Amino acid sequence: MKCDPSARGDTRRKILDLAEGLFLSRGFSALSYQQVSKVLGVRNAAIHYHFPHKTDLGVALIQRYRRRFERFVDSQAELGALEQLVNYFELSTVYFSRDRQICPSGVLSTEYPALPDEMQREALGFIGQMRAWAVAIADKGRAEGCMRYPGEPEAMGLLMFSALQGALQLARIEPDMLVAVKAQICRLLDLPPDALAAGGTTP
Amino acid sequence: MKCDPSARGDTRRKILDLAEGLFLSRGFSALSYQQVSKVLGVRNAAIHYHFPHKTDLGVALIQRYRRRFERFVDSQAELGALEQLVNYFELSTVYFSRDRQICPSGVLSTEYPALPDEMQREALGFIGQMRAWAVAIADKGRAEGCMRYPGEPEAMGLLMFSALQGALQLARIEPDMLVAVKAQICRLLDLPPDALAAGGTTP
DNA sequence: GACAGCTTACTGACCGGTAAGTAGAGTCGC
DNA sequence: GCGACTCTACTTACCGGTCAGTAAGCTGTC
Repeated sequence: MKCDPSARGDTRRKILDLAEGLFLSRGFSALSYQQVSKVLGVRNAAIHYHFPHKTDLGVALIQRYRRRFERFVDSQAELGALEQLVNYFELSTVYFSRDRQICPSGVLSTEYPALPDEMQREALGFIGQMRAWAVAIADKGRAEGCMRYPGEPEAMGLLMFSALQGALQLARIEPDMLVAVKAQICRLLDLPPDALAAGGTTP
Repeated sequence: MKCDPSARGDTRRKILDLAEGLFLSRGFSALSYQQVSKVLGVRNAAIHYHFPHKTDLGVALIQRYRRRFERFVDSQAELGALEQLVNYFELSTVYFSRDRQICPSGVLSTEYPALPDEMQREALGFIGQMRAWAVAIADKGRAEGCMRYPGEPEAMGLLMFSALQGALQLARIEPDMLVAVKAQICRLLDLPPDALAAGGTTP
């Protein structure tokens, strides 16, 4: 019927974009093919054409995050620890400003036991990536001498990761949570509270 | 049929107990009347007798948490800040040990946009209680001189709240997350890492 | 006989998923 | 240049299962 060449291969991306929004605001179990197809103006079966099973859609979603995140981390490699921290913080601000979405790792870990096996595997890999990055920032920060904190970089990275994930979720209900937690992390890293004034590149 | 007098009024509680477990491990949207009724050995309609709408079940669940939590906080009033922190930590350990459940505030904030209005209202109140308690611990800890940290007690309390919520979720995937984050919070509060050796009373 | 506490039996909506058909663009031999 | 064929990207029309929810009937207790 409509095989508009300008839109060729576009539907798949549109499905992913739309599903991503629903995923981050309502979760995977609460996401249905109908919600996507209705907004997109196609039939339910059209989604099934691109993603035969709901699991396929979920896996594609996480894999896209992983690729995107990998590129993002690569693009940050040359930056200093402080700038990387700024961009880390900026990441969660972007999510929050988009209709109070939360970070994918938050949705994935919360729904983890209800997810199909293949999605669990991908989630494991994705969260491993995020964890590694957070730890790397704490590590680099200490090496560069711009961050001062007790304990190992490992522990400090995990704390920042956990705190940001939790704060982003709780900010839906307590809007001051995100800024408060970010500011406190800065204090605990012995940074000046206004060290985060500059913006950064986010995926 | 079976109106066993010893079980009178027991079904309602059993429903709540079972629903609570499913709620904490799989979330509210992924929780169905069938799952509860099947395990409980009753018909679907029996659940509807006690909780006409799913929203009623959800609200009852949160209200029970609130009552329970209030009693818990009251019972802690006389304790020192350090003991209260121990019990706070113990709370999340108990959740984790019960089949990797997460804390109610984590489920509620993650699913928040998909929840019915009445549940959102209750969630707001519940998370307000938890927030207040976390801040109170940080406050008391500084007043007693047993905790040393930069910034206001408000900010430190919110950080602990966020970090524990996030860590509990992430521990499903990265099992070392919970202990690592707890230990790091202790270091950041300038406590000895083994300050948490003692157990405490948890609800 | 009134009531609590269920049951059986049902409803309509929605869920993910499938099979068969089709429009249109591209490709092929001739 | 043209018909035949193939492929992509859908559509229509279903499927059985599950969802929350309801109405009416039954049973044991007071």
